Amino acid sequence: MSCGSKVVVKAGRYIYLVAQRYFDASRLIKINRPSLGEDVAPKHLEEIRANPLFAATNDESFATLVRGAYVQNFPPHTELITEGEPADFLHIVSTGCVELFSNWRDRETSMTFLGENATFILAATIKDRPYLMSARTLNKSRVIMVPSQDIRTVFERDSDFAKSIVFELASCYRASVKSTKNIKLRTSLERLANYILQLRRDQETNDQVVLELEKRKIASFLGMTPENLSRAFASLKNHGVEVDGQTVIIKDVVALTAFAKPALLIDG
Amino acid sequence: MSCGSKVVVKAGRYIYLVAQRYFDASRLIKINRPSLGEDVAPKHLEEIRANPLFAATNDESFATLVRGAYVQNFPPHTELITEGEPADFLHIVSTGCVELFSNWRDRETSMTFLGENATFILAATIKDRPYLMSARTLNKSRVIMVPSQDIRTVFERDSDFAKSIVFELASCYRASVKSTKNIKLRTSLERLANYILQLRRDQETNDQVVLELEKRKIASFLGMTPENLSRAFASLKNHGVEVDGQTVIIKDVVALTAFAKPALLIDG
DNA sequence: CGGAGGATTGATCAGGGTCAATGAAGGTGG
DNA sequence: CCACCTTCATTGACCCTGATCAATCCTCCG
Repeated sequence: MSCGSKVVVKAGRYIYLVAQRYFDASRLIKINRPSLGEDVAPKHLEEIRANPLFAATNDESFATLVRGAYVQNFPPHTELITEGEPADFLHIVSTGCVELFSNWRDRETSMTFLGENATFILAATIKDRPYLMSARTLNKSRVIMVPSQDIRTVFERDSDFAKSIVFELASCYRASVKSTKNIKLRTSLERLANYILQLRRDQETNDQVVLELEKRKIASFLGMTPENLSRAFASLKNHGVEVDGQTVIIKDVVALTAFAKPALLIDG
Repeated sequence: MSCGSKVVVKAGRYIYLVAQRYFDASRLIKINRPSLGEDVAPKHLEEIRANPLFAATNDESFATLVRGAYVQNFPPHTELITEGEPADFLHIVSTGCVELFSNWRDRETSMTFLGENATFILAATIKDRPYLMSARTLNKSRVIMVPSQDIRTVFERDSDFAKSIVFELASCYRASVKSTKNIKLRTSLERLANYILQLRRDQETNDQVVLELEKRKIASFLGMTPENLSRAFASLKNHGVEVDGQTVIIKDVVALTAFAKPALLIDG
């Protein structure tokens, strides 16, 4: 939900870049390609190894997985994948922040935001079906890409890896169900109130939280327009919330919680 | 989505029963409990074996899975599980139709409808976490229950079963994502139009489909009130649709499709 | 300094919810 | 066998949430 666990202080206000597709082969870093020099590869290997998804795999499986893998840095606002394309690679966010979103006709909606160590497109990889969502970077991000075929191969012969995969997939599914419940059972004002409480929990703060995303992204994620989000923030004054730019001051946690009525089975 | 692939013609119009929890031990049939006589167990075993989830498992794994499993018949409108409870059993719909739904405060929404061979609560079983959704029967239904612990045990030592599980889970996840997209990107009228087209596809009919569910269930599933559903049906007259009770007559598929604009990545 | 994009605010409108009344269909009990 | 009851479906009147359109302001950046 939140984009990384740390509060990101940006240099400018936001970063404005035209979305672009990546196809610059020179920026691709094949993990164990010798020509890149010995120092690059081990660093990346360690980085990938540290990801929870690979923590339990044995060395042989890990070797198979990274044999065809890539690590790549992307600038902000770069479209990584487009819904409907074949799922050739499992993607893992190494650093940075990635938005998953979807389009239909001329409409677009934010589905979720991914921070460090999050995987995406796992289900498409498993089923060998097209992506259901598109992905773009929000910040400068480093992304690991593992060929889908290698995922499927190792899955069959390494039950620890299989366990990691199925656990990750179950988590994604549950997150999606929670999201659906959130949208169908709550009004936009209630969603916003709970969103603020969630940020408060994630940021481990008491009386103030920082909105790390553009408000329009938050609005889209919560299923409302930017205008409506502005007005919703204003309405929350009645429930102990005040907003100053990117900062939300919670003046009365009890009142906000009483209004939001957070539920473990939606927000947990 | 649709409740079984066949069109179910009901004797009465609907079945009205007060929802009840099951705890009548005498109705539980332990699969290979000898005291029940030899003829029951093999029948059930065969039935379970036929389920796609177990089709690829070897005999030893299968034996482990059914050792602690139950098969039980439930009357209509029986609440099988309640959200928040611990996930002790994986449930599989053998025959009949089960609704998954959720509550928050005094509101309730239908999440999905399950027909034959569908599993539910798989993710909770895997993660050993509480159910996110409640389940109730809509028709008279037979449900297979496999202890969660056995699922996890067999998962680790039978990679074919693991593959079935992960495939099923990926399917559920993708269905949930599609559902979220449907709700966030479409108006209620558009959702209804696409729902009708989906029924048409499932029922393999040309110019008329049967609504197998109560309209209020359909309304809740589509995220609208029963009143609004009535009016939505009326509005669809402008797009070549007419309704007569449980029957929907599609007078102009081209017009309906043009309005609904079905998308593979939502409805496929 | 000017341009671009986001945030906010106001005015207006439409989609959809709520409340209430009526109708239709099936089950129930006398 | 028929009157009645229950529940869902439909329709009308009304209201509220949230979307749309437009204008303004702000910040950042070239």
